[in-house]
Amino acid sequence: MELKTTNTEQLILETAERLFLERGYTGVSCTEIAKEAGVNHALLHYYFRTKEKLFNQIFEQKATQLLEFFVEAFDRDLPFFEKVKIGIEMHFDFLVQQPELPLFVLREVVQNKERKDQIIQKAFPVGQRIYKIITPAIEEEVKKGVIRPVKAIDLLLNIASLNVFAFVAVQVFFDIKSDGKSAAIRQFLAQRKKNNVETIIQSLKI
Amino acid sequence: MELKTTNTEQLILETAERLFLERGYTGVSCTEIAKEAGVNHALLHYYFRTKEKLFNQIFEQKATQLLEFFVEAFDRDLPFFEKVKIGIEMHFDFLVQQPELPLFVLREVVQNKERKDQIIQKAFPVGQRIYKIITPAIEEEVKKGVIRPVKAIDLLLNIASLNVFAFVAVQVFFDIKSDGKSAAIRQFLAQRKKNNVETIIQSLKI
DNA sequence: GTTTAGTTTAACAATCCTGTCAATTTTTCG
DNA sequence: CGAAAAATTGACAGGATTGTTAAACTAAAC
Repeated sequence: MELKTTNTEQLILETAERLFLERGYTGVSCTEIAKEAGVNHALLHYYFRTKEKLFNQIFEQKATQLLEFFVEAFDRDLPFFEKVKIGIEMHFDFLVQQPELPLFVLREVVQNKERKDQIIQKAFPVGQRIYKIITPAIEEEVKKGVIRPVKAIDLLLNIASLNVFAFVAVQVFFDIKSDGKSAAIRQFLAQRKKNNVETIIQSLKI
Repeated sequence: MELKTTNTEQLILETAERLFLERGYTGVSCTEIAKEAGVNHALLHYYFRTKEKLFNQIFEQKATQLLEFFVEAFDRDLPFFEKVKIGIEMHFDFLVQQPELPLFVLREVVQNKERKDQIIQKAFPVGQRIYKIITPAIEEEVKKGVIRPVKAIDLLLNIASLNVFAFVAVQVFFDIKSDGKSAAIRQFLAQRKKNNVETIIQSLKI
């Protein structure tokens, strides 16, 4: 049992992932994936049967990552403001690793009803978990008079809005492909990260 | 010179707009647009020459709308907090009329380098105009000690983030096509609008 | 009523798309 | 080694795609 350094199936998967994240399902053809990966395009069907199945495998994984991580970020036993601060920062840092991810998922969800249903089904339990973490924490702080009353869903959407939009803006204003990790991008993101924490914390204070 | 109630060119344009907004450039074929509009697909090429030209006409208009309106919303001679409140609300209400617009523009900008350059070129003067409106207003309030010091770009991005993401969320969580103006959607949006104003105002206070 | 300009149509190219399959090469393993 | 299994290939089918064009239709203008 040798460990192949070049596993064809994996190679196709990685190439497809890169192209799909960049241009979406309808923006990429099977032929192009095969060409880019340097393999015969029949192989793509040999391993994944259809373009749809290949795409779904990638989409499923990415959508799950995106949702799961949002819970993970806030699932820590910390003082309230710390929990919020660390949560925002963790979520932000996660997106730094995968800047195209949010727009990729959103694009496909809006374009395709089945995928929308798929993600809503997944989002529901995730939403409940995070709700159960955040709601009592908010209530407690409100009772203590430390923060103004705020709905959990509003707070979470605010955080998601600010963090996600930072990466959408990066993709619009910078050439993320060539610039990659340029100083300008890093500086912009650092500023947004700091701003997002401050904005959310400030907005909670009475 | 009679005013035709059914102008074919206009009909194609409107149909194309609806489909492109929904599924993007690569998600719609010329044949489909023609079929949906109930005209021969050659007409589409007769009037617009190519799919690209037809699309660009729509994209250009939509992208301009999206940017211009953001300035308009804040270009009012009002007390600072009023200016911010009214600006957020106007921008939000504009998006209510065209909920698919932000994701449409973002999708195409990310997928296509030329369109990205196109929008950046357009965004630059718009950005400058709005910058000149907001920056002195902020400085004045900071000097008065009414708000904490904040960068104009941060404030504007915060507003855009919260407002735009509300409509992205709507598209993910609701079936905007069939539900249209359902009570659930209206309620969700009303809550987000209120939240966005509050969040921004609160985050500015010292 | 014939010309003229603007519309509309059907048919056609050329290309690209997804997916299949039988034949061939490579790998695995008894 | 040699048979069985797995991986890879090229050719091809059946459609769909964008785009062109010549001919037919329509309605206004002279």
